[in-house]
Amino acid sequence: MSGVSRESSALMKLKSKAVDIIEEKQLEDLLNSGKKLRIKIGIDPTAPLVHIGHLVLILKIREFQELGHQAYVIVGDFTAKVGDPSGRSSLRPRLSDEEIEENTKIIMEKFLRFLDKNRTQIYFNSDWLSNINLSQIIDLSSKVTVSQILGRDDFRKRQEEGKPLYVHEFLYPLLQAYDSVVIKADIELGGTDQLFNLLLGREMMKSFGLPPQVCITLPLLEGLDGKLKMSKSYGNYISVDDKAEDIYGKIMGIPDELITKYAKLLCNFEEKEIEELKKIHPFEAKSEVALRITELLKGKEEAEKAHQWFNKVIRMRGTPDEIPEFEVSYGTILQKVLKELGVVKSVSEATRLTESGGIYINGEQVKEKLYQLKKGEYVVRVGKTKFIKLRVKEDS
RNA sequence: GGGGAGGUGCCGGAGCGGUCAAUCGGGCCCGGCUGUAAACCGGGUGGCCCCAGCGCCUUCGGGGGUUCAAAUCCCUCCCUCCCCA
Repeated sequence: MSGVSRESSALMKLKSKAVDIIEEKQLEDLLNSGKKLRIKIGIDPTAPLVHIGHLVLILKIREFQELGHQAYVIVGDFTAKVGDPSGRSSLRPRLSDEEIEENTKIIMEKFLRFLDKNRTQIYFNSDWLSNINLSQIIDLSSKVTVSQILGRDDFRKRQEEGKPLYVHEFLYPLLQAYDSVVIKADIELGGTDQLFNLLLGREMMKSFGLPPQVCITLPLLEGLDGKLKMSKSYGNYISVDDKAEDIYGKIMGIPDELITKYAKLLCNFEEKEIEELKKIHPFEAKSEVALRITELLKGKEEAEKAHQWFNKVIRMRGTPDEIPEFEVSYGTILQKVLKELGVVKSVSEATRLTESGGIYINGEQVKEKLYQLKKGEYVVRVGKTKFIKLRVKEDS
């Protein structure tokens, strides 16, 4: 295989999954230049969470790293400190330095599970943003119009919904753009919702006399509900730290239509494989994808276990192999025990569960609102997935 | 500066003196069914009580007040949105 064709297949791979590439020709030239490229990606340190929506980006960065390029992770600590009412919420968490540092540490640990440590550099944008002065800010602001910024989806939405929109928020995209100037990014990656911000970075670099960055956007992954983008605030995410069973199970719960998207974005399925996936039974297809993604996050062994667990417990309504065991005294009320063990939040909840038939002892539905435990050993099932084993002894 | 509309449970959004622990939708949970934790259908969704009662306690931005009784009326403070200047 010649050098040229290898190059182009690399380009093909990098281009795959991307929604926008601005400019494609420029990307090609950069890749052909033989230069070690600076790949920028921004992260938000407000919560120590990495979910599989992020993973789409992370995997793309890794592809660049595999070609020898360098990842520049920019931690948006400056905005986190000032408070950013982003998205739907108008709540502005102001994090302390310690919290940000802690969150960043946790986030990066998760990122580095998938990235090449030696080709990853971390920067905090407060390093340069906290010393910026007013004339620089005004200078930056003069590069964009209000309607450009209002064109951003989340801003416009809030405007339309009559939700507060603060002036300082208009600055954030500018600051993010300025980050690109500082680190002299060659390429910036982001979700499709970031396109505007990425392009602003491009413009900003030009006006600072730098070669503009290439902007690459990747699709946003829909969350478990199948509609909204995966995010913490919607609670529709799969964390990379979820238990293998939960990862597997959550994927089994996504709407069928989403299977191919997950397969493509997270398992790197090619067109051909996607077609195959469409042909087989949705349940089989989903199992396959669930297994792959669980494997990606937790390794083969864990994934295999999760697969078996799902079939046994969810599908067959069986009992899992490992159940936590507890010892209680004779005559205790089951519902109270469940509350004490933290299986349910309140006794009322346990009562409701009992009424709706969601509590079982050794496979028998519990009917009594206050069930007295007798001597012996019991497997208690609460709802679909919670199991505990109780050893009831004679009270002294 | 002027005028108007609002702040209700996880979210959206009713209620506007008792019948309100608060309609409804979403989410979530349980059950049924199944091909799955999909879809669909049914139920539930503040807490407490081994007297489960038409029981008790804590909720409708914060504080105070009127009343036998307030999410609902009054006062005050805080917050948001819209229009005009």
